[in-house]
Amino acid sequence: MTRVGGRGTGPAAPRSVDVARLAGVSQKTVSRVLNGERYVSDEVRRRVLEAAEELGYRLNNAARALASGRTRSIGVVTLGTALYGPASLLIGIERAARDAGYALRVVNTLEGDPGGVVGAVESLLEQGVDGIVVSEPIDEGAVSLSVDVPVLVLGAPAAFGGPRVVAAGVGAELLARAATEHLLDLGHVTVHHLAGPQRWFAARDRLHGWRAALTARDREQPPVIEGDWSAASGYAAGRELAHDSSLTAVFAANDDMAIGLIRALADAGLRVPDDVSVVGFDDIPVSAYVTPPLTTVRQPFDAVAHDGLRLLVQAIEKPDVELPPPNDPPVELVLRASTAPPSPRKTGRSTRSTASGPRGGAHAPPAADEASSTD
Amino acid sequence: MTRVGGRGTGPAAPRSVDVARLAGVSQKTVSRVLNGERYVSDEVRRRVLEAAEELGYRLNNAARALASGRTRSIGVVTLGTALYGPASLLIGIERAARDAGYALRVVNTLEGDPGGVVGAVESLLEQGVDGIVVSEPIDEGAVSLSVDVPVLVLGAPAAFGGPRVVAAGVGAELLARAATEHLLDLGHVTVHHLAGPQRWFAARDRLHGWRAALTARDREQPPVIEGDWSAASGYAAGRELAHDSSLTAVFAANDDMAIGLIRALADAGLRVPDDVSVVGFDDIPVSAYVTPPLTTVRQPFDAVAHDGLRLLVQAIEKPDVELPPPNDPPVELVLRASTAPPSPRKTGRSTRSTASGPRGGAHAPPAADEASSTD
DNA sequence: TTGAAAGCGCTAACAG
DNA sequence: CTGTTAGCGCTTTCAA
Repeated sequence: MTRVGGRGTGPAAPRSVDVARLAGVSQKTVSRVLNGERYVSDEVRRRVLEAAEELGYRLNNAARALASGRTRSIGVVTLGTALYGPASLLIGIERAARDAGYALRVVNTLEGDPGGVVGAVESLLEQGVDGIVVSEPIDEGAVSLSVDVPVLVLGAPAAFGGPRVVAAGVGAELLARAATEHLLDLGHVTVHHLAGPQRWFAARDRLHGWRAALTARDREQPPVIEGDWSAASGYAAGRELAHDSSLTAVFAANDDMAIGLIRALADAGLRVPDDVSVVGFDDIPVSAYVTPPLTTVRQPFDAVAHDGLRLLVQAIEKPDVELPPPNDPPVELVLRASTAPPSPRKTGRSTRSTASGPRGGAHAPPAADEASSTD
Repeated sequence: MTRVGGRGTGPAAPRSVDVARLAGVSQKTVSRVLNGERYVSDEVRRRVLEAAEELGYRLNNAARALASGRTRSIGVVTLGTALYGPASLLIGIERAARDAGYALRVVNTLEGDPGGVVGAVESLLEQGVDGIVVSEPIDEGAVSLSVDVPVLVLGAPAAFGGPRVVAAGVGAELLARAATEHLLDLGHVTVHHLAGPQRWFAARDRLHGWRAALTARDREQPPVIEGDWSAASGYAAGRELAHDSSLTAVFAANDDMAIGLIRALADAGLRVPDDVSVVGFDDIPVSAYVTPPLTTVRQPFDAVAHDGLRLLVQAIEKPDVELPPPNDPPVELVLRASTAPPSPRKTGRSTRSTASGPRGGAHAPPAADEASSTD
């Protein structure tokens, strides 16, 4: 039986003076010990800690914040969605914040809410935070964040203006480029793109990466189809694309859409990867187990969150020191069975090829994932 | 160009006295206006609001909390995982909390962390919260939460002891029962269960629901296989189950495992739903688009979060009023193509049945979801 | 309907 | 190494 707290419901919570009295020292000394300051004899430190333990003393954060002007907490503005990307980022941010000694305050912006980020930031400021993370925002027009605390924008470089705004990409553009290049390397003449909603910076980054890959090799850019991240929108896109006789390879901006897309292609009689190769984005947990297992790129959410928070914390604690440039996150392409070289007759859907791709086709054991790191 | 904040970096933030001075009233009156108290003339209210606006005044929450003893924020203890369930619940909680006028503090417990919940609660208490939500915890042995604030435990009825602990189920047991009954109704003699990790209360609820359904109809209970929620573990389970000649129907404790399971069955030459029917749990967004589209039960996360928070807020604000019993969330079974009556020869996997299930087999258009509400 | 005074529990300076 | 003295910016009495 583990117990939390020590005191019952009755008596008032002990304060630091109570601890001081019990330990036979001044209140200030208690404060010193609890804040890990130097210049406290081991003997005194021990006594204070003991007294605090005995009383079940718990620091009052409100008082501390009021007196010091610092709250030791960081606010996060994120989208209220269970999408794998944003959710994973939030987890990474929480972890990194806690490691750095900061608590987390979270506010979700509802998509479509006008002035969403601005309102959310405003509310965080009122709650009291030392810094703010804006995670993978969507475009709301030019927004300037003239706030007193540093702001880290994750996944939307240059989305916000402001004196203390620091942006960190998530490397999505590089990843998208790698995904596209993978398809080109397999021999596809060009690659279609099933994009995310273009109000999201995250979606634009991927579009740009795709475009960059094609441009670099002088390939034609097929018209882009825009989805809304959902498998349903991927399915709808797949129904359209199935009519396109030039279609041999698609880069989808996330795995959910890729899965919907593949299903639509299958329903239209096109086989993946025999007729069409598909690459997803995110490496969601099920992607290795759908049919066929999905080739995708993994986003390094933890690394991004960790690096980003390091910047933010430095901006909070050492405002004068120049911020180091964020390091580019690694590109990790996860090769599975949804991609293969184009079939011999490029428009050869009429004769369904019976030979599988080089990696064994759709039924390669999921365990056989290869991951190729490109930097 | 929207601007947040008004003041630059230089001058100190305006305080309520500044507003009072500008409006020509006392500080207390400013406080009254800002807290929406009565007994303020409209004229004065207007002047105060105007002055606040002009100065770009922002309430100082730390000072308010210190003086009032209330923080107007709620702490959430959740698992650091991007699993669909916990992530969706968190979103629901955030929304409900905000609607009720509370901010959110979030702490993740890392699975395997000893004393995870206790430590997390401790840290929230230190940060200052008026109430705590423990969301879908895992079993850590008997834990008593003797804290001064009310605690809402979501998805683990009776998991924690304590004076002000209120528990609210998420209805998982009923849902699991409905899922199992659906398979029995189709004519399956019994139903196997691919369970979640039994340290999770959420997993146990589903197990109990499955068991209850079988017991009620006097059916044999096949041995339970335990996964870890991941599609990978579902795949592993599927390899085992494929050898079981009595297998005709499986209820998986979440969709991810169901998807891995289906893939393993397919790899073993078993067809879903022709040879084996599979029901998942959660209705994750891709479940309608995998092959075959997954029959599953949807968890009413929003309703659960909303109802739970209503209880918590009441416990915070009116500690003396008796709490109303939580209402049972609705059961929503989403019928897709992964379930069908058992094939005529129950052990008839040798002759792969060529006829599809009654709803058109694997290729039913995803749009054709039927949802059946069972209460 | 409004105002004046007195803290909330801590940290920041400055002494010793 | 330790203690003293002031506040931090609000809300809470209580009085007008």
